[in-house]
Amino acid sequence: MNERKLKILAAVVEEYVRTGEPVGSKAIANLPGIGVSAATVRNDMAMLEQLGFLEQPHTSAGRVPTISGYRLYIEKIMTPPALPDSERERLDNMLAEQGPMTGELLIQNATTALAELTQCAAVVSDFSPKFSVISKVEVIPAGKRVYVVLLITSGGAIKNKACRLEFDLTNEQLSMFSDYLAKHLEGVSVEELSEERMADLAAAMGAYMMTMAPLVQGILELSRDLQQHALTFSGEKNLFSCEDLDKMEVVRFIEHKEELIKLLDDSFSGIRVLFGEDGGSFVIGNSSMIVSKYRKGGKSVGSLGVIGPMRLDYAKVIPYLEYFSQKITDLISEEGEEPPPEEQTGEQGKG
Amino acid sequence: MNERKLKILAAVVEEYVRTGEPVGSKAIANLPGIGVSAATVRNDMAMLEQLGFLEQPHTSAGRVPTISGYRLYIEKIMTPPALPDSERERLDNMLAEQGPMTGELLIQNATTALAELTQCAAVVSDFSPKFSVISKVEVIPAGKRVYVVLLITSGGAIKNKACRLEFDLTNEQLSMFSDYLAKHLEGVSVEELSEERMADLAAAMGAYMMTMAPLVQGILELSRDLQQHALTFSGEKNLFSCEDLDKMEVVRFIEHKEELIKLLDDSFSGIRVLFGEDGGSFVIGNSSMIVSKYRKGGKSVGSLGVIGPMRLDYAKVIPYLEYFSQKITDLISEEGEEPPPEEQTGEQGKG
DNA sequence: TGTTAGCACTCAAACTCCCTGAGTGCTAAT
DNA sequence: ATTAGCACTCAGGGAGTTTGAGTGCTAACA
Repeated sequence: MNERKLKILAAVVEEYVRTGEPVGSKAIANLPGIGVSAATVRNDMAMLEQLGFLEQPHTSAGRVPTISGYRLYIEKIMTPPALPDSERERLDNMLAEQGPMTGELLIQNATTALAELTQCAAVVSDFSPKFSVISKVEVIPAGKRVYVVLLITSGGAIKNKACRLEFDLTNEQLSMFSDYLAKHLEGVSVEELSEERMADLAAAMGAYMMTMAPLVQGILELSRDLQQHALTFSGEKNLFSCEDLDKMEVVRFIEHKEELIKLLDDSFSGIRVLFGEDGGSFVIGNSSMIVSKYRKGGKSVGSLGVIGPMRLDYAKVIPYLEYFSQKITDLISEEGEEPPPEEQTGEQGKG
Repeated sequence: MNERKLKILAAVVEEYVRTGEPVGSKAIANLPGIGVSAATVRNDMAMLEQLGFLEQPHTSAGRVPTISGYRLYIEKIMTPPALPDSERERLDNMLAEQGPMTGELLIQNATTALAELTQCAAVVSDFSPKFSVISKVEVIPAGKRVYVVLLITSGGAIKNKACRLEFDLTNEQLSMFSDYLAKHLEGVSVEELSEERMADLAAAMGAYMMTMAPLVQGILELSRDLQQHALTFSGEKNLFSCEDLDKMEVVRFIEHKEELIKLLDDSFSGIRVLFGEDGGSFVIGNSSMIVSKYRKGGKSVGSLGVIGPMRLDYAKVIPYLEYFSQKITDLISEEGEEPPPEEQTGEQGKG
């Protein structure tokens, strides 16, 4: 496996990514920086094929990289260029668009920007809420026998839910219960808000608690919500405009995004590249996904991914991904110092 | 335009919907209930073509209905069968799935059920929130200089937003401001919560108000949210599995759903059928959309639509749509009597 | 020993040509 | 007014042919 063979493999990958057509020996030989004849290239390509890095769609066609070929290229050969300062600035602007760089909006913007820049689909999985603590619990009367429970976390997430009780509460009951909840839940980490814990809490209050059951249930549901990994998606359309991907597979994939969670949740550091055929659960033929992590307080609390054709300009995409994950890490940590600021909106209704 | 010609037009539409192939004179003549020869059918079809109700893809092919042909068929010829009781029961179950039939969930279920039953995409536009009144405004401290404003409407919608102030409020200030808001906003209809009204409110409080500006701004944003028509979509995938529709057009459409709002918002009664080529803003070739309204207190407060290929079994779909819009009308009015009950969840966060 | 020119070979894709059959419009008979 | 008959049209499909990019192999060369 000499220098030249690697160079030829790289050339095949890059040409194939560029044109989408199988690459022939002549095309490679003509490339600057190769400097050997087509015949020599042919010999090397035959060897690269034997090693499993290239393949031919049919006998009289050029070569195409295999998954191993892409892997070798990505891990050992390619050297992604550093982002120029002008580009960094541009990216920062994309993140900051329409508001301060915080929370939901930050993630939303990052996803959109990634999709836009790479012309692929982008996905961000945010599981930071489950690492935050309850900073406020409140019960608010909202009509006859209807009460809204409100949960605010140190991360700035706000969730609410309306619950219906059997009776109306007196002001005294309400404030007593509210205080009780505050005392026992504020400061508790979202992760610890389990079914058992809430059951204990209820038990401690005794029979009186029975009437409050729907509220306790509501809080439990809210915390379950918080513990779920929020997925933000953008640029699905790019998958459809992509010739290499089967439209039906893309539809299937989009309808089952949740399955991505286990892939995104996987812990690793740096950048990881997965191929559609690989992972079992992520199955769009000829596709690949590049994943990176962002952190808060040293802990990995979310992932960003770019999903596109396997025939992707990795050297261009990876720096973007790295920059964004670093940037998000910086932004959310910086805020972490201050108390939870931030805007947000909850929705809901019964007509 | 005699009886027989109408019968033949109906036969062409139905056969075409069934098979997707242009329909020839012989096929029609063989159909039960026609009872004339192929030659006669040919003469009639030639006339129907002259009138613009049928067309030929090419000289030696059968006939296909034009948009006018579909229109005539839908409006004058077809008689949709009434839903049998067993079917009504089945639909009711689909609506009731996983919970009481109220609010968001009701609409969510209706959309899913419609998409499922018709194998098309379904969309529901809900603009009822803007016709409800504010039943509760609350300001809740949520961290250093951070306050959450919470808005609850008579319709059961709950919205919240975190705002950052320049200073922390004393308890006294907080309750004073809270009371002031409650006094002036509770009972006000969402529709009336305009920029000017809020400005007046602020002005009345005087200079002291300056510090509260972000909170007032927050309330304004929440009310704007409420005034927007919520769109619920389901069954996009069915559009992709549909041979007649261009995948790229479908993608474009899905990415610009909001444009549907103006079509859905249009006021009319009963059922309306639009064709993709028609409306200008709704442009998937060979597609059609069937729209119906639901009401509350006699006022139209939302629309349901089914979007599919033009080659659609209208006689089957329309009864479903009618039933669902009636059912939703019944359910939300019935609850309307009672005070706003109901569950719901708001989301939000900054990482 | 590694590189190169030359040559015979392969094979997908594109093109042509032809046939088939469903469907038509027109005309003349009923 | 309806029908049978007939000549005509034309998309779609299959078979055969051509084209050209690309290959592997071999023999000559440095």
